[in-house]
Amino acid sequence: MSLVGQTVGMSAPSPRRPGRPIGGQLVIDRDHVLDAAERVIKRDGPGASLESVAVEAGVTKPIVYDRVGGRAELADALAERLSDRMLEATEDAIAGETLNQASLSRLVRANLLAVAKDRELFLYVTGGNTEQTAIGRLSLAERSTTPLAKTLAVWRKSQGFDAKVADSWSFAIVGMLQMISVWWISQPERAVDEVADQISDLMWNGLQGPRK
Amino acid sequence: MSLVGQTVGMSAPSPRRPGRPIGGQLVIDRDHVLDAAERVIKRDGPGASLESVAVEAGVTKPIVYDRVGGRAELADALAERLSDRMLEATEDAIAGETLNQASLSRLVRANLLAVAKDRELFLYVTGGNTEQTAIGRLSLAERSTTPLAKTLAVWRKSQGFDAKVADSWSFAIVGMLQMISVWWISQPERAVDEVADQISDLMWNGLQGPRK
DNA sequence: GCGTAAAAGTTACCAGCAGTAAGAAACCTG
DNA sequence: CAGGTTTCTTACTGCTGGTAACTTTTACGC
Repeated sequence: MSLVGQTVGMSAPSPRRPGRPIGGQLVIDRDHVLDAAERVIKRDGPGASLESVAVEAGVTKPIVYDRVGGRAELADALAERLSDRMLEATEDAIAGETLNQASLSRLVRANLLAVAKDRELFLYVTGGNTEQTAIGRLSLAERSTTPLAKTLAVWRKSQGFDAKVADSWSFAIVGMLQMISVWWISQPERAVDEVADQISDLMWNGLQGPRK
Repeated sequence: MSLVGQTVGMSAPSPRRPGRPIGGQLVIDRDHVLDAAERVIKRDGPGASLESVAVEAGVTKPIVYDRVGGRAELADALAERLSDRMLEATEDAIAGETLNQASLSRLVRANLLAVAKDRELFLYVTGGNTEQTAIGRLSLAERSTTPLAKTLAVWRKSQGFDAKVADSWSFAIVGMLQMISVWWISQPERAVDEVADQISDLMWNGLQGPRK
């Protein structure tokens, strides 16, 4: 007549019984799971397992599969989140203003700081997951390059330059920023402003095309 | 009195019995295993397992561990191979000549072609293996940036420019090349010469620093 | 109201993989 | 020639991604 395992009012993390829950549906939606995934990645680093994500979300694996999908889809969703966040941060940095070296430097700086803020997530997302590799990394990059290419094309035209380079240059710039980010976060002694200035130098002078 | 399992003269891939082989030692050294790993990656794409590498090499897993180590060490060793190969290819492209836009374009072109040649291996190496991520990718990049930074510093000094930027710019350039590579190999319709010209444009004008 | 189908969970399982311990055969040394 | 050392293979553990099977609640038809 013991009540062990009954877990009536217990505060255990997942005291749920099998079967459809009382009330129709759990209050755990896609964003809930993604939030949990971010916390786990921040805690355990990249290589966090789906199982720990499920536990952190207070749920079991099949729910994770139902809400967001498998490992690849999870990476995709997190990539989307991160790139949106970074896009917002960098947009704020050059809001309204015309394109010049100072605004470029602020953009690079904002990028670096945004990466530092979501360090582990950035590494998880850009690190690839040993499958889908090329596609995944590209689709992540594309989310950044697409608006960048548009801006770049407009600006180049407004300056009387050839705008055909917008596509390839956008990928080049995103690659540059990604590599600089992973390099910078691994050596915290380097001042962010110095790096931002140096990189914006390289970019600004490159963007203006042939001096002749 | 059956001889099944005896495998005297059979051509089965691994008809070896347990125990020390007759003759003292197997003729399978580190390079043998790494060659096999490259073949498997080329065939199965990134995400190839250690087990398949062992099978391809005609041995068992513990031999792989003895010759090259675990997954991380394998990735390291392959990264070393690939970056050496690419360094050689790009060095040939600008051999002896002074640094100018044409030689830069050839360098980018050689880089792209080298990546295309070892497509799967490149993706395996740069894709990270969900652990060691940051360190691994950085050490791979460093193998390219170190000589690049040196060249860059010398050249900038010779032109009367500030050489302090050499470190950060080297990583930026390597990142640019990596991203452009993965982008380019995913859309084979784009002509390699066009991309090389565009990227070398961006680089060359950037490298020369402020025009004022 | 009641029985049955659908919905929405959990448990239990499978397959594959990294990494390692234990066992087996050949060589070596006194 | 006997015991120890070397050098393999086999067999195992632990973990993870993914899925099938089972369980409970709700919804609906009559």
